[in-house]
Amino acid sequence: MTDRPLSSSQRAINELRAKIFSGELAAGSDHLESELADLLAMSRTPVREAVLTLESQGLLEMRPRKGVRILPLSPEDMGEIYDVLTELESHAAERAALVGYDAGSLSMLVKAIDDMDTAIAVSDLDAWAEADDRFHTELVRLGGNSRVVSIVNMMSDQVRRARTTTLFMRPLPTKSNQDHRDVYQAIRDGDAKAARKSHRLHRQHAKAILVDLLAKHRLRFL
Amino acid sequence: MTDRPLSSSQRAINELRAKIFSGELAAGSDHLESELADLLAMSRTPVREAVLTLESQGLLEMRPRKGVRILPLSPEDMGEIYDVLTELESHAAERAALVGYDAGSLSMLVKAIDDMDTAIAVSDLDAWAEADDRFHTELVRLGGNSRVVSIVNMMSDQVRRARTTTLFMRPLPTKSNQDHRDVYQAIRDGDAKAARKSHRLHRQHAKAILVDLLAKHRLRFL
DNA sequence: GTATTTCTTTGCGTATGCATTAAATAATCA
DNA sequence: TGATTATTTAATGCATACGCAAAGAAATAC
Repeated sequence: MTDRPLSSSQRAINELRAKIFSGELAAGSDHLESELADLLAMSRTPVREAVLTLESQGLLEMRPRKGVRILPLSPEDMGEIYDVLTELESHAAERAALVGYDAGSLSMLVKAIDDMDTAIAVSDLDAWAEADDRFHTELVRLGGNSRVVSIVNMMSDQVRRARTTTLFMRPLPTKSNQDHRDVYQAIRDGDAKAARKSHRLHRQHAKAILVDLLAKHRLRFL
Repeated sequence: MTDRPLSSSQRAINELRAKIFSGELAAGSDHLESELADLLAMSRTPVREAVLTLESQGLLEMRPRKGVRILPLSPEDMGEIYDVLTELESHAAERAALVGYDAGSLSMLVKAIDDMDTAIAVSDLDAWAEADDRFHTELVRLGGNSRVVSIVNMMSDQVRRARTTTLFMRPLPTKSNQDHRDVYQAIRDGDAKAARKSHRLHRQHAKAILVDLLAKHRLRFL
């Protein structure tokens, strides 16, 4: 009922994003504007607008006469992204701790942690990844800095496509949830220093694992 | 000679940015696409593309049928931006220290610091601001994370317009350059921990001064 | 056989026009 | 009079058209 028809440019953004994440538009591939327009059954205009937006979000690149290139991610890129996430999320954790949220306001965090436990128990990696996303998104939201929220969302997006690949290459992230609990408790206790530090370590650890994994499998691009 | 004619969209981006920074397009003001198109003597198409780009950079906002709104910055916005800058720049400082640059590679930092000294000596605030920009830009570049570079650039842009106002409201930033020297020395000495900490304090201090200033002058929007 | 020039193709940047739809205004009714 | 609905207005979203410039193909010269 509240369904606005949704503009073509918006649809183009959504659908292109989806196709990039699903791999239908593979990393490194080039596509002409007219090709994408045909694909989405619309004219070049809204496609161009969508492409411009997605370019500013780092998902693709416009190269005149070469086509729109879906940006591949090198291990170095992953490192960069994880470093940004580390800094901004741990800042958010610190801030969240300072706010002094009551238990109720932190229930989404608890829920996400519980869901991760459950997912790990039944070895459902997709469910785990989804809950993990939720935890990090909520953490950043609790931090209360809207710019941090949107930057982190952008960076997470970039990593998302790669995770589809890497998620199944590594053992169950059983240890990871202890980190999440630590962060949660520090926030609940209002211990900003600890929240910051815990989350920082958590992200640095995750980065190390990932970089290691990419090296081991000799993955140069995702 | 290497002057490519520069596309209209690119020109639109540059000129709109310039007009926003100069105040010709004032914060909080609304402008129709067609109005901007007339202003720049081009059609709506490239203007729309430019506006889309600038929107993604947080300088303005498209509100269908209300016009393009140049985003004003509240003190809370400034706080958010400074926090992001604090985190990412101090990360860059840490990384720069870890790289182990030789004195030659750090000469731009030294130059910027010297220029700030000179500017302060002759009370040239514009020159000081320009050199300060240079210092921070170079610092972040030395950090070696391209994403940090572009995010910091975006955030600095948002602050730039406000600085035109605030710069002249406060006393000469004589103390600030000692901070810069501390950061520089830590990087030169390869002391990552110190570099990070120094720069963090520097930015937090700057934020405090600014927020204070805005409160004192009861500036709700810039 | 290679290098250089000319020709052809084609993708993009921009302008333009039209349909849509949100806002503003007028009109109608309780 | 105040509220509600119809009407008008006009800015946007999108499609389309066109010219330019770049990449590639063909042709010519060497």
